[in-house]
Amino acid sequence: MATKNNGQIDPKRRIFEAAAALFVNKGYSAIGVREIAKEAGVNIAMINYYFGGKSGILKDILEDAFGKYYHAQASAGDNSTPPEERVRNLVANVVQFFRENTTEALIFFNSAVLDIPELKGLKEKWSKMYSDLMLELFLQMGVELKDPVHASIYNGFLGGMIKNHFQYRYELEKNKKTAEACVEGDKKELKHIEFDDLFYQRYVDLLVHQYFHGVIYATQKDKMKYGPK
Amino acid sequence: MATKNNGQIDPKRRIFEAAAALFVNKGYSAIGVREIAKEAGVNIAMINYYFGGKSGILKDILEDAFGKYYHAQASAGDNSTPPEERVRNLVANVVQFFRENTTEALIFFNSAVLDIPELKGLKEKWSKMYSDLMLELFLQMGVELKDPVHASIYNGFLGGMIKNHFQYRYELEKNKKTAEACVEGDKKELKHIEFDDLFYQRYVDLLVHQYFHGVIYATQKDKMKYGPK
DNA sequence: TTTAATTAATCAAACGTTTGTATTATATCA
DNA sequence: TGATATAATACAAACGTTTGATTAATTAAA
Repeated sequence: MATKNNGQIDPKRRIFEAAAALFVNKGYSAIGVREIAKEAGVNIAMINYYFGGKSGILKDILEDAFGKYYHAQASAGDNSTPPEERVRNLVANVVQFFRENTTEALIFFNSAVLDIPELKGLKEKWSKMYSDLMLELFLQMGVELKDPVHASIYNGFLGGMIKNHFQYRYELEKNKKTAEACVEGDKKELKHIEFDDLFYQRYVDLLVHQYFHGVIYATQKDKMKYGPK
Repeated sequence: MATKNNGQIDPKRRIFEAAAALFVNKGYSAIGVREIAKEAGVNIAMINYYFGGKSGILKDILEDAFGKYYHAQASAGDNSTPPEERVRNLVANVVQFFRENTTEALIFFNSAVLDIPELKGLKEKWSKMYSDLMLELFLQMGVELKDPVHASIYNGFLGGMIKNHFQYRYELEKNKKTAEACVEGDKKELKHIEFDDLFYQRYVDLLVHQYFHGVIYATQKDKMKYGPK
């Protein structure tokens, strides 16, 4: 499925993408099914037909996003990979994931902090999978993630930082788009940033240093001052 | 105002606090005025009477939160303060701000990523104030925040990390509360974390090292590899 | 000091609109 | 002809807001 039909991609895909674009901008609860249907160019009834309801779209978006996000982190290496190389793979993979799935990723991170009853079960499963992965990874760096202070800082640390950038970038490009829709005279203030491969090469480099070096340095200092374990 | 009256705090304050508690849990758009009024123990009409509408409550919450957040950062020192000391003050102040205003702070950070038309003007003002402050602060550390790569990483970096922890803590304590409401036999799995002064002393220490040391190290490495400016 | 006028606070009820979903009917294609 | 896909419409529930009446508190005039 999801292929062309009558010169258009299939309706299910159109609903998915229209909903994602709206959710990421205003949030799940602020968007109505009529708005989604209009944007996707389908009848309202199609949403319940394909997704079983409004929340079905969100579920699909989030399951897709988490699957990719988890894979990006799990495939960064294993215990036989040197820690610094593993961290570099990790950062590079997560950045890649965000570049390829910006909308879904932002929805995922922004929905994670909300209490949405229909998602309770899924969220618990994701949380478990994620913390198992992190525990194992940090152990290799010599960081005891079961220490509440370390856990409080490093749980979601990397993803949070990268998410921050892509949210910032999303906002930037949204404003640029609305500004371009105005009269041309107002364009002069718009500094154009090229978010290309070169940009992300430097970005990943900087982040790896900030992350890996910072973790090693900070946790060692902590051990020296407050004693081991 | 906001004092005791008939043994209860005044209705405006009750609405404010009830709304904040609901907003932080499910998000602004998912909460209705009836739910707020019920939780606050007032009549629905009181919301429009005191706040001019549902969005008026959110505005008040956010303006209050930003004011305190900005002050926490602006009062960390000036150009005559040694950088490392200034960073320590900054981290300590922001952590203090979050400890004293957890609910408002989380609402502020979570609402910042949403397009809420009524808030457009306010958000632009806040963004300007914040970036002026950061530009000046990073300059003292030798970091050129106008470089898009540096800006992409360090804009909202510190606040994002700390927000992450308090969101994590909020989630933890929410789940604990609901678990305690269950039968006693299920309590055994609940590891109790004391988020006291000692905890945050270590937390601030670790964050300062992660932050300050990481920034200096990463930006220097970046300059060496990709050249200055 | 009592009475009258004014303001502030609260309430139940209803406003018109929009919400997500369900039903039913009609095309489209095998 | 039977299954799949699309559409128009209906529906109860919930939405944010407004209304007009009522009470309590305050101020002004007598």
